[in-house]
Amino acid sequence: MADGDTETRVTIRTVAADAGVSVAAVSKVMRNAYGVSDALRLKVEASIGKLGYRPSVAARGMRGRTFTLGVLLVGIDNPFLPGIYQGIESVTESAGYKIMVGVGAARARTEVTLIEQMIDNRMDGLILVASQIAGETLEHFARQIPIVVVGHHEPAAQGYDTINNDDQRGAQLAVQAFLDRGYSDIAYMTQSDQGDHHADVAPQREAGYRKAMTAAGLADRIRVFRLPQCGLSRDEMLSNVLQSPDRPRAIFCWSDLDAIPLLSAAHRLGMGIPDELALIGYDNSPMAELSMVDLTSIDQDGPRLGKLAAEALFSRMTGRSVAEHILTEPTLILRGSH
Amino acid sequence: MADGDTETRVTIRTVAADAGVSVAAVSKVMRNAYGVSDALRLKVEASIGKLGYRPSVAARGMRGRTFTLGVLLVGIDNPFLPGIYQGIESVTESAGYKIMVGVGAARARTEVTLIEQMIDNRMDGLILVASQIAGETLEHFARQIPIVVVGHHEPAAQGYDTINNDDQRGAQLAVQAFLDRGYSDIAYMTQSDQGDHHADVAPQREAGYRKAMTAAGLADRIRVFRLPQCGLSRDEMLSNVLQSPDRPRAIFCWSDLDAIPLLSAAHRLGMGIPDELALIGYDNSPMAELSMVDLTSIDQDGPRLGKLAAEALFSRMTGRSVAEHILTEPTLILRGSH
DNA sequence: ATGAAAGCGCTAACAC
DNA sequence: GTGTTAGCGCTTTCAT
Repeated sequence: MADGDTETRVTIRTVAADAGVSVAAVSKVMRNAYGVSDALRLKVEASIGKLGYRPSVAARGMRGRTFTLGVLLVGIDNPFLPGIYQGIESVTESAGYKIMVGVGAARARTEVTLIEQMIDNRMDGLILVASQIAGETLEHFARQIPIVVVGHHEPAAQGYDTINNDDQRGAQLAVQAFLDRGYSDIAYMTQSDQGDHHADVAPQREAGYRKAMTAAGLADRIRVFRLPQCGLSRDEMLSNVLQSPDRPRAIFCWSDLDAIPLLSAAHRLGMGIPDELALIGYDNSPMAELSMVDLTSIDQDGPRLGKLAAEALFSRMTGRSVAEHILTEPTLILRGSH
Repeated sequence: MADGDTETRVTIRTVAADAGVSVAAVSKVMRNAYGVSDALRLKVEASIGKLGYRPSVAARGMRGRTFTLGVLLVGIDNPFLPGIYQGIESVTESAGYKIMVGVGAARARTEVTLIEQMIDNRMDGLILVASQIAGETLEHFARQIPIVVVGHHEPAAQGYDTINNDDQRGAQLAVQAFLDRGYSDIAYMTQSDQGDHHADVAPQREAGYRKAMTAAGLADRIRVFRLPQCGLSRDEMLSNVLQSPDRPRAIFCWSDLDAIPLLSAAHRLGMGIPDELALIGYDNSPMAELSMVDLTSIDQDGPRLGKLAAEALFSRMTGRSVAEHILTEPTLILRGSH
């Protein structure tokens, strides 16, 4: 590699020499360990400041903590993620932990590789957001590193914690909102179930939709549309659904991610919202708020989920070994689309 | 920490013992180093497969390469990032390199910490996307680790490479598109210049706007609106701009990130687009394509930028020491907003 | 071609 | 309270 590495790196030994103390003393100061006099601490801190010393995470990882947490995200283009990330960061930052994120691209294989990478980097704990990985695989990894999972329902998991908003409840809120407006012809639109775990949020929302419809005596009106994964034919499929003669009057969409393109398709076809088509989404993403979108949506309070996840991870890292499974309450955000 | 760590970790020594060879032999096989017989290689590979051995990145980092690259992103909610990331990944993945992402949250302090973290993790190289960090600070870090910067103009930088779309050219395209439609009352809307480097993309686009206006003999019609950083008063400011009696008829917006909320404000005020207000954005984000947004925008081909950045990083990592500064050509994507 | 051994920069016993 | 030292899991000379 090319590097004009003139300035040889400052190590714990450089600091020790400069401060005229032992490396152990420096290490103790760095970790706020017990048994250092104020005088020594001051000397060491002065040298650290002067030399701009930073401990090597790699070296640290070989014996103790790295003070680094890994966060695995499904992707980078999901409006549901920023809130969660911010929630996580809000608690990890004040605890002096750094975060490195892995971008999973919604492929289980990639995600597994990234988790291994994080373990191999000796991170202290992992938060997986909307991971596609199967429960048993997670249990396997959880034996090697503390893990908390967000957006993946596995209420019986032993080795790791799960933090979710109550997706079934959210779906119920959406159906109820439609019922309150007098709709009964309510459909559910979800992603294709390619490799779908029941643990994922979309199937959970579907279950909630089915229950709510049944409870309202509308079991025979239940209709589910599944979008193909590939983006190409999605718009086509959306248009087809909207133009079919028996198209539903109201659609509850598993995510704003698909609700908004659906809205766009309706708009293109000249349909009035909500007069000709009513719509409710999920995630209450920033876009839903725009006046030309104005989409009613279920909010799951991402920052809260993130905060709970980080707290769970810390408590697990410091001793707790019995799994925790938290469900938070979603909220309906009323707008003009239904 | 609590861990049911029954299964003690497989190390290079475990593999060596299992294969009946030395640790050095295993290391050589792992790195495809010169001087291993096929027989030995086969034995070692068998053991590696059987035991599921993965080398510790941390330990590797203490002497050689980690095969890990760091990517620093401004945030996670910017529609401009996914394309770039994907472009980077497309070349790093096939080269057998892993990526860890740092999320900068658009704060220079956080970004510096993350870069240090990546260096401390002994990553092999860094790609900084739309970083806020000052050029001299970058030069400092570039002496410690190969760096390529995307979305930050520093054409005279010595120690690191820069990859950008030609932001001035993009602005010119936008102005020209307005001129072609007969507009002359063209304003530029940008973010507040709090801590703004001239190196950032927004000032570059501003410069391009000014040049294009001047070239068109409209120097006296130049008007620049600066949005405050905090989100709270942004909508207010947008409405104010739109309601002022001498509001511009055409606005070129530094990014879709602000162009779309502006569009939303106009929509709320009942303004017709483009009859009462014409708009052009930058980044050609997925939202711009939605039928109810239908925003004309400048495309900078994120995947291409990402690809170029990764290639530059690799070439720098393998010997090149003279800086490379690449400018790509932006494209105008015509839609209905102007 | 293969292996022994010296570190890389830390942490954590354990001596003093 | 402070220093010495044995590793952590690798890579990399240098013998053999």
